Amino acid sequence: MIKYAILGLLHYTDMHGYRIKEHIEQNFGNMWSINYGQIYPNLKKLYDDGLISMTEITQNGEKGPPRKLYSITEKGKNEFAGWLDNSPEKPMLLRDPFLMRFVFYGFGDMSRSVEVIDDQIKRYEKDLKRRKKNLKKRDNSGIYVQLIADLGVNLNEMFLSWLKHSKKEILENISKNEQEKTNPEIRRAAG
Amino acid sequence: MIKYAILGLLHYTDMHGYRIKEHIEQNFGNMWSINYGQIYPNLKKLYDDGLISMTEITQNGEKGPPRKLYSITEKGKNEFAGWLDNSPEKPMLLRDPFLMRFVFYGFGDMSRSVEVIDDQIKRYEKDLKRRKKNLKKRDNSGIYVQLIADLGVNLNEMFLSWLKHSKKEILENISKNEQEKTNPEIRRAAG
DNA sequence: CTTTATATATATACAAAGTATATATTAAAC
DNA sequence: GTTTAATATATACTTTGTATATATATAAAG
Repeated sequence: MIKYAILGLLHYTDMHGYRIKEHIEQNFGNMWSINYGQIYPNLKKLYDDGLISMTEITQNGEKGPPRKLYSITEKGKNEFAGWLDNSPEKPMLLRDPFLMRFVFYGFGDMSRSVEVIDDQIKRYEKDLKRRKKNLKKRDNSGIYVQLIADLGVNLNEMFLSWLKHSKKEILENISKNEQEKTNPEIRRAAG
Repeated sequence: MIKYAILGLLHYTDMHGYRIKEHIEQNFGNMWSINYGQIYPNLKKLYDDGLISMTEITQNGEKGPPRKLYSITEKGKNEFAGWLDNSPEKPMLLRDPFLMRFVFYGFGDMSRSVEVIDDQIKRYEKDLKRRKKNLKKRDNSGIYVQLIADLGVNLNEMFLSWLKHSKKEILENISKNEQEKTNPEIRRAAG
């Protein structure tokens, strides 16, 4: 998959590994996590397979050590076009270490779960602001890139309102339990 | 992560690998992909580390070969509790081979992208029906499991309306382009 | 009553994704 | 001139995910 992300980005302009990582973070940051440990081995493999070509640039006027500038080859463009045209099989996955825990919070301390939910609300409120600001910057991007940015905002908004709703429900549940503890006859009546 | 998913499930009841896979698919199906190739090596490691114990059951009255029934140990419960209590660091990732392509559809045939979007709409309309049906079944589950099921429905609904909106935008874009081809003066005037 | 299909169950080899860390160059700050 | 920060590449390692091989017991087909 990362292979195709790299080939896709090289359609826009020639790039070196360091720059590719920045672009992937910008464009697919909320879809795929990315690391140099994935970039460089992939670039090497793509080069060995003849899907990209490389020029070493020793003096670039800018900061830092020499760069390896990669371009997509005709073979690379064909391979990418083939991938783009076929139908994606696998469904989406919402991978989140917070949600993985959430399922099991019933086994732990409920008030601790409210703390973690508050942290998440703070995080995604901050993220949402950033995303909305970026939306305006993308006016000159293509329609697909803009729509993906919209999706990011929609996802963020949906998740935030779900977090807030969940917090409310959990707090109600906690206070209901407390009440039952102090007035046991209520529980007996309800059960 | 799968390690903790397994430990978490074993809190409910003792299980063998085959059954664990079913439960993970049910409970985290839209969060994590799961395979026997992940289950069995993880069970082996958890057993070697003393976090779970095992009993071989040769005759169970039911279909199939002997089972290895696993239980969580005290050590396992402690390890799980520690994990559950700490704050999740990494943000959510929406991993989707369709969305990965979507970003680049500008490089391909736009009407092909509409076809793929239609396939996605069909898929997620079917999924949404199934999810809404399952919501009712979960009334006796704990509050956290119910809230996660709600999130699944919300995500599905949000994604579907985004898909439909995207399709509309793309079709408008296509017809605008067609018009410009047949009446070139419009483009000149607009540009 | 034997073959075949199906659901159950485990295991392992392999590929792709993700983490951690080492190394080196240059511009700017102190 | 020495430290700091940004730039840049590389590799070892772990976790996640795919593919496939193997085997048992029951139900169905012939």
